[in-house]
Amino acid sequence: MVETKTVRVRFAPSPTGHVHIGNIRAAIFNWLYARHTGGVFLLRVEDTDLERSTDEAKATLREAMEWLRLDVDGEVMYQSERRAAHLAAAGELEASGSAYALESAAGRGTAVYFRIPWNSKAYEEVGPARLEVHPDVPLTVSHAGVQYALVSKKGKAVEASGCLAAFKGLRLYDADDHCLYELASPETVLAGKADFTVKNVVRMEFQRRQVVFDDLVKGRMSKPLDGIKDLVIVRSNGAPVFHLANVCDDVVQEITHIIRGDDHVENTFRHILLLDALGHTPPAYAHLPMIVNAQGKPYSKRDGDAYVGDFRSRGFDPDALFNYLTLLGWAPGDDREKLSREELIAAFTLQRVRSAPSQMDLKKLAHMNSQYLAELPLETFMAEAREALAEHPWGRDVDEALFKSVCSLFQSRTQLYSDVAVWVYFFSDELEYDPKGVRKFLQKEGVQEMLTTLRGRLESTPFEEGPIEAAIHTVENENEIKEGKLNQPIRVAVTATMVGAGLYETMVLLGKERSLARLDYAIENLCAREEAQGE
RNA sequence: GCGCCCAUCGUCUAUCGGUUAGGACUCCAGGUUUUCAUCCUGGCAAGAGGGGUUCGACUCCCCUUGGGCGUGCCA
Repeated sequence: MVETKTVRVRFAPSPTGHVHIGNIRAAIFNWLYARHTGGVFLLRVEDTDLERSTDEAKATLREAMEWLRLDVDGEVMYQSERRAAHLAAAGELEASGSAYALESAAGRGTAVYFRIPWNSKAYEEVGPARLEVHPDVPLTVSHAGVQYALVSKKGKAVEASGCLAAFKGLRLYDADDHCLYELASPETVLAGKADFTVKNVVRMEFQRRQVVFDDLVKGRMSKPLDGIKDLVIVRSNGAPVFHLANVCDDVVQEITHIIRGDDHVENTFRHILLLDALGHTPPAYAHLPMIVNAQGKPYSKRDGDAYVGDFRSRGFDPDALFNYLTLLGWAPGDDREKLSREELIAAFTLQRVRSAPSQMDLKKLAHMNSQYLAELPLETFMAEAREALAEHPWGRDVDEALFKSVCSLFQSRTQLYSDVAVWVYFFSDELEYDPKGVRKFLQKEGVQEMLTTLRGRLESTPFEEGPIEAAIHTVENENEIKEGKLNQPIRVAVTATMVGAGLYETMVLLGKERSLARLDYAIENLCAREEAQGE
């Protein structure tokens, strides 16, 4: 019987005042994984010395999570409060020789660097490697790494550098194939007792090694060590750097699975080494594909829909957005798309996450949104619609009974909450008539007369659907036109638009007084055919 | 430049060597409807290119092309 550790995952955003859509997707996947495995979903606010990490920014973060119903387990960790622990870890590394202080060439002071370890369980031998080096640039070997210049296609020198550990068995050759330097054992160099600057090097040879890890979504990942440099873990101003803080906090929170965006892949190679040097076993990693915009580019503020708040204010339902976001880079494997929270939790696995970036399709999101809105309890729909309505001056102080009736009439035909803008004709008399509708339906031969007749009849008609319909049909029959033909002209007259719910119901809701007043207005001011200009 | 990764309809995706390559959104046509929406029916639409491996490749390998990410004393 294998005992499996409880899954512990975390969402570790830095609060900036906005919650990026790619970020919240990472939160969602972490949450789903925790709920699927019966694990723990933690929140760690990475608010280290950023002017942007204001209380307001933190509140925005929590609101976004609450809105999407991403409930957090346990205490929230604030990274800014962990500074002492981070610095202690740096001290520990320095004491064990895994880190060193280095003066900045730019005069910024002394920073602490993590030294990519000479040996690690995460290393894998690749084999002998050789690099062409530009002879005009002196090559230096020191405990802080190797600095050299490669030769570009055009023969120019291209500055490069790597950690010392990358160059196991390093040998430097000149143009005459003489070996100018050999790094037999690294001890003296590592101790900082021997630095070398070698001139006229044309070729370097060494045993290439690489860092490897198995990503739960991307599979086996590897990166040559010569592409990795020692990294700053404590700035010259004394502030711990992201890499250190992030790694230390993951250890303290006992994170078992790190599920984050693809943009962190390169960091992972280094974090694994940091963890190793700190004496900890790295957790499992899963890197999620990036979400890109309609142009296939990464989302930025300029795209408009980059933040969770944008979707909320544009009238999307949180469950619809949640559902849609799960489908970006993941699919249950069958043809289901609209899935409840429970279904998502049951179906979610990291194995089914894809690793290619995916584009947002706002139309598909909107379609899904309309499905969610249609299924909402009327009370819920009303509450959200009321907020959206309040965005408009005419929507702030509406008649309750009328509002409820309009909601039940329109819920099934609302795609976004912001669509409530079209309800204006129920709540205001300041209407903008659709010019096309006026031209097409009101300014037609005989319409003015028929509407006048109808208006007279309606005066004495009980204002209910049946009688209204009957009255309209009577006028249509008297004028020998098809039943229903008069509906659109009436609709334009009383609602100023060409589309909407059923006309009779609409008129009932508007009431007799209002309906008749609008018919009067239309008959007097809109039906007159305007003289054709030009043509 | 170098390194890491990715590649199925316009978009999101299914397929884990043998399928008429399926579904969804969009779009188009038709039906239902007093208009619109919903709903129903049907349609358009895909394995980037080139080499291998194999009896057989969208699926495995290599190259090319394209794209993303990284290459900070940002996170």
